[in-house]
Amino acid sequence: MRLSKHLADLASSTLQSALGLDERPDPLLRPADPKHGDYQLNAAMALAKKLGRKPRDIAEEAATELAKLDAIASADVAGPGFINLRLEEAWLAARLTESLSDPKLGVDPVDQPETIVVDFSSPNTAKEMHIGHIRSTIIGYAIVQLLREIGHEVIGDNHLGDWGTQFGLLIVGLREWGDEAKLKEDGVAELERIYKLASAKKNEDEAFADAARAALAELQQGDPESRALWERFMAITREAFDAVYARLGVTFDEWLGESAYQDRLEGVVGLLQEKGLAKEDQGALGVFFQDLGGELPKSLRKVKTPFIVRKKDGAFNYGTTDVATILYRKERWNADRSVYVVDTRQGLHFQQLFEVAKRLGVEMELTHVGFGKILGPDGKPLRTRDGGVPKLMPFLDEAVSKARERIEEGRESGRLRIADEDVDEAVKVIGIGAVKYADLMQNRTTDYRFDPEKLIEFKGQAGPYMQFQVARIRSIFEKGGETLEGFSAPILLDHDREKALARVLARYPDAIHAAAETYQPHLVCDHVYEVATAFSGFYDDCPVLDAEGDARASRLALCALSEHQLAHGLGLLGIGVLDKM
RNA sequence: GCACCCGUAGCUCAGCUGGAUAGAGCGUCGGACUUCGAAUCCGCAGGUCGUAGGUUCGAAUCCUACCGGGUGUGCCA
Repeated sequence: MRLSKHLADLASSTLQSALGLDERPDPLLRPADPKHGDYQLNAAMALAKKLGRKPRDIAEEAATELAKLDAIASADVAGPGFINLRLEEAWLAARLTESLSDPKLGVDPVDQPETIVVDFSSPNTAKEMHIGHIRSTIIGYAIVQLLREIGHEVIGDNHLGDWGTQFGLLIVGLREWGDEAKLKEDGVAELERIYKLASAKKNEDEAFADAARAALAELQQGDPESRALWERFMAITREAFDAVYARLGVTFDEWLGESAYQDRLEGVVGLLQEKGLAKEDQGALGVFFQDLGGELPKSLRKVKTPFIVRKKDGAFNYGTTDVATILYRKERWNADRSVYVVDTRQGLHFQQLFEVAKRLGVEMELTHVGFGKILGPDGKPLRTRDGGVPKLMPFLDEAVSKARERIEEGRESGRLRIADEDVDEAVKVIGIGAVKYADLMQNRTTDYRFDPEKLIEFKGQAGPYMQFQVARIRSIFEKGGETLEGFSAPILLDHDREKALARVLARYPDAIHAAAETYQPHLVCDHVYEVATAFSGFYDDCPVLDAEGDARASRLALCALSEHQLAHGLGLLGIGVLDKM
């Protein structure tokens, strides 16, 4: 049960009947400062003007009725007309006890499930994945799982950049510099080497550039030899990608790269022309928004940049593919939504794309979920010593090896209880988990500062803190000879720490829904952190195994629910947990 | 030039569908291990919410202008 939704519904109908209104008012339910209560209702101030009455009088009348509800222990009026609600603890405890035996932990499905395509990760092929791809991959995967968790039909799609100009360059480059031995040994590195050489030569050698364009044209026309080369490039990169995804524990439902839409591009361009959306200019065909008339978002009214769908050399570019992709998603899945987890720097492109889709009459909610760059501790974009963008795999290797150092230190000093045979797994779960948590906990669509040293400090709001609480809980159950899985007992709230923990636990369904609906995984990070903190406080002051009878069972139940929310919540973020650490 | 994003504690950041005395982590300082795991817990200190106006019973949150930073801006993705 979503507590906030449930209470808002209750409050709304109570307000309606208490005040004799025609419609159900928005109760303006907000979480309150604990000093005042659990929730506050601010509707009285808003309704005062409409009803021509004093806000305090309205509040008094409503409060009297609200206090009669089972869920409400007290409803008091304060200040100009705030209604402070305090939850009935027995009621709250009963709801938590229910959620303990619910496999979904109280996360109810949305009323209207949708089919949603989440477009994420999407690296360019024939290149190694670099640091810039980690955010889309991690954030995107979390969003897929969150949307699925609240009941939507979700298709996670890796929209690979597997088509385009770079393949013409690679084909001619391969003829000139290709080294078969290196290609077999470390294919992606060799492809990158060739690409860099070719890319540089293109700018100085017109004949070479022409040859690359010709090679691309041949590939696009289905020339078997070019096609075979392209397939080889794909196989080589796919292997490297799979290694990264395995490491991150990320999977996809579809791998529909740009190449999958090639035979539809001609048609897309034709459609755009037919609808009068695209026109020719300087040899290229594009959508010029200012010329279209009708309402436009502000950012497209003044920015003159057209949305190019066919270049002057006749080739299509990524915008064309993106339009084709939207049409395909409608056609194949009748998708209600497409979500693009892509760098904020592509914001203009998506605004244009969405406007084109709208003008084509596509009924689909299109959202660009942007995110910023990863900066180093100095506030500048992360760079390698030679100024390049760091590769993803070595970056993960480094994080994991730092985690290993810390874990070995911890084991030597006796703070950590990881058996020899479990060290490798623990290092992976903790190291990768720390990287993911650090990334996901940020909300901002702007850049975020990443300090590898701090990452692995393992204190405060960081992945390992959450994992540690899970290990503590599991160890209580082990020591007490109890089974965590399926454990159930009535929850009783007596100690202040128990009450505080219970209030946090009650918010889990709200947190999951809010995170999914607003594409903000950091809300799950926040919740999981609050559970961990509240649990840790409870753990310090409330003995579990030494308690007796119902109190012991209740405390075990609080432990179990905390563990479930931590493990499950982290799982939605793609972060694992351990039995011992 | 135009468009988008950002400016909150020493540092990194939450909070922004408007609600009461603006919160965390790190860092500083001080407490707590004979008791279920101290990678933990408890406490102190720390703020002109970039600036100036406006709307409102009420503004970090909405609007306007300005200052400062970032990003994008015709055939890369």
